[in-house]
Amino acid sequence: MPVSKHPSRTGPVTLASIAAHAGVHLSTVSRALSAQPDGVGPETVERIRTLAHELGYRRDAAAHTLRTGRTRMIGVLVPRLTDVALATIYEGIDQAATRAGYNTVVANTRDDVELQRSCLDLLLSRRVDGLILGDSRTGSNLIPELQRTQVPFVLVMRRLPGQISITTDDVEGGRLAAEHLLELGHKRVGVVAGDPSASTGAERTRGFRDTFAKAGFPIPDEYVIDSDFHVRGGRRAAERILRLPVRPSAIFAINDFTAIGVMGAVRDAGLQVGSEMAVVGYNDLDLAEQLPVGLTSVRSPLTEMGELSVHTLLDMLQGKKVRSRRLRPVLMARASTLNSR
Amino acid sequence: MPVSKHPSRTGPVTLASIAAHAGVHLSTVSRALSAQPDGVGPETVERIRTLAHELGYRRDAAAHTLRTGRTRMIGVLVPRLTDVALATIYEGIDQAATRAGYNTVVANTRDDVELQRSCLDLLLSRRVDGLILGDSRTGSNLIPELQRTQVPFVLVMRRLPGQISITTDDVEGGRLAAEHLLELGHKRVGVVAGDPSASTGAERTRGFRDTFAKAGFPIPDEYVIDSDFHVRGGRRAAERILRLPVRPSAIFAINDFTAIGVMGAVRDAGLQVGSEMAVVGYNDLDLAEQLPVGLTSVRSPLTEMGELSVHTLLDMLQGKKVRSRRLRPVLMARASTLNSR
DNA sequence: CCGAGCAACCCAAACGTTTGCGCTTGATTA
DNA sequence: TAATCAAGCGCAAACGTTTGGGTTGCTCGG
Repeated sequence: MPVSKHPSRTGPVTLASIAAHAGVHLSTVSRALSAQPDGVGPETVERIRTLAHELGYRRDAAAHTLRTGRTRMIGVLVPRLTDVALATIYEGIDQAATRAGYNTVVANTRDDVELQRSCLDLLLSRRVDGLILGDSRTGSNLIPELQRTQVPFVLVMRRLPGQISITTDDVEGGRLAAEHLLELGHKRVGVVAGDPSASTGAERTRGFRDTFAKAGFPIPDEYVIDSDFHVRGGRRAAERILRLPVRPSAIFAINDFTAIGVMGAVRDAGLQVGSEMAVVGYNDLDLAEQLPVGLTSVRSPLTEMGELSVHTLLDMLQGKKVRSRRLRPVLMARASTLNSR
Repeated sequence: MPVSKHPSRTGPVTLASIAAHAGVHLSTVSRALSAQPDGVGPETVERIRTLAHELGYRRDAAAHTLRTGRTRMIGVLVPRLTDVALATIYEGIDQAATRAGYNTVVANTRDDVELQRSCLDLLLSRRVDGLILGDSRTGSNLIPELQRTQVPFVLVMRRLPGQISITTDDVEGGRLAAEHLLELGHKRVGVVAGDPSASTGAERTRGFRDTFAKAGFPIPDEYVIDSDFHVRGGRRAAERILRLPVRPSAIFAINDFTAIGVMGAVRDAGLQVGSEMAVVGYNDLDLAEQLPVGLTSVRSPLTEMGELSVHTLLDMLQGKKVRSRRLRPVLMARASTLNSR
């Protein structure tokens, strides 16, 4: 058990105070405590290390950073952590980072440009070694600004042309959802399209619409409703779709949360999810399978994306050449589309 | 290893480089850029500030912390951010902290003691000004260690005797759920009890069982299954309950995610959620209301808890006297218990 | 006209680390 | 036996900031 000897008497325990206790120079302590203790006798190293442990020494991160210029921290920007998809990605990021001896600091930007800027400023002034951006949007001028700082970064979840990114193939995902519904005989469908400034929303929707169009059933614009990525946004969009003069027989939602909102709207319209209105989600969160009506969803490897983004970033930090990755999505068919049609 | 070789022409912009540009002393720049620029002429302040902005100056957090000993950072420990309840609390924390000029850094500890310790170590070596702990458990020896560091902290979501905490009244919440089911005529019920080392799990379960016992229908131990707080854990626990010789007519789940797992198990057992098996959740997440069968749930004010924990911590930092808070939960009755019984 | 008072600014010492360099030892080698 | 050498350690200079205490000038009341 590590127990500090004089908790209140002695101030914070630093290299200097350890050195005093051990009767050696402060710099010797520093070396002894470093990963490769070169130029210090083995028994001295051992003595100093146990002493440091007993005194409850913790290296001061601020001083370390100030001296070395490196923080072993990577900054992460996400729209919202209450979105389980992003939280899962972040979990993958944090895991991989921890394993590599890095720590992460995350910030919610809520798809708000002002917040993005201030969060970015914060992370940069905290001198993160690199950044992982989960909230990139088309038409933002933050990326060029960021490039000027020379701090390496990778995008995750959402793409931007010309930037290194780790995503799933969202066009393909949209296509999978569309083909599934076409096979089941759906001809008129609605889309809860998410935010068109996010590549996820834009590409999933595009893949979906293109496939229906190619099959001879182009989807009219009024059947495609933009939304955010949350339950309530999904609900609102679905309500609009359900009020259309000719009701569709299926709705494709941009992610599982909006799909749940869609389910609620369908239910309150007096329709049975699955048999009377097919619903398809995206991401295949854990809960999709367990819903009272199992949700058909396009599975994307979220944790893996997170981990991969970290590995890519670390490679960049080492000056290696890196490339973007687009992982393959898979459709998981369940009761929300398969029930007795 | 190559050392301190700066790739860009212009080095990092510091107080010194601004001072050189402005033709004043570095300390004058520091004062001009501080919140209350005392002892610097108004026009000098203006000149320096615009210059700093033009050069893209960002105060170095490490140096600032090293000098002042304060970081304006608060550390947050949660079990998992993929648990929407915790993510929502964290969102409240981050909001309130940002408004107060503080930043947060969060870490997932997964209810793992080793991880808790290492995350705590990390946050302390980053010199956070204070801590908010969302993952406290009975029987852990981390709290006494933490107290020795003199870093102030508050618990959120889960309580521990003798510690400042911001929670909802979980015993009361359990009671609300029980009374609701009793009123509907349920006599034999199952409980997915969560983790008994977390006060949430223990107290919600206790409030629920006590109420049933008082009503004359004590719940046998084999109808109470411990679990984690996630979808799969809920599903597994429910499967065990459904295999009991005498099947209950209702299941109380420790939170909404486990409740969804319960719903999946009930569905796959060939039963209708609501009419054939009542299900009650806890937290009333956004999605509870929108599920194909609306989930009856005990609402707890998550965002508010997060904000309150920050306010409490900031009061502690100012040396004020603070007290624990237990917010009141409210039952939201929906189809998962109300459907035609 | 002279010192007091004051505004505006400069100086330098910290904060806790890391790290190149130089100084002792004692042992090895020519 | 003396020159060489490496191991083991001490010394001191940074890193960028804040801040208590000078040091200038200047104004102004007596």
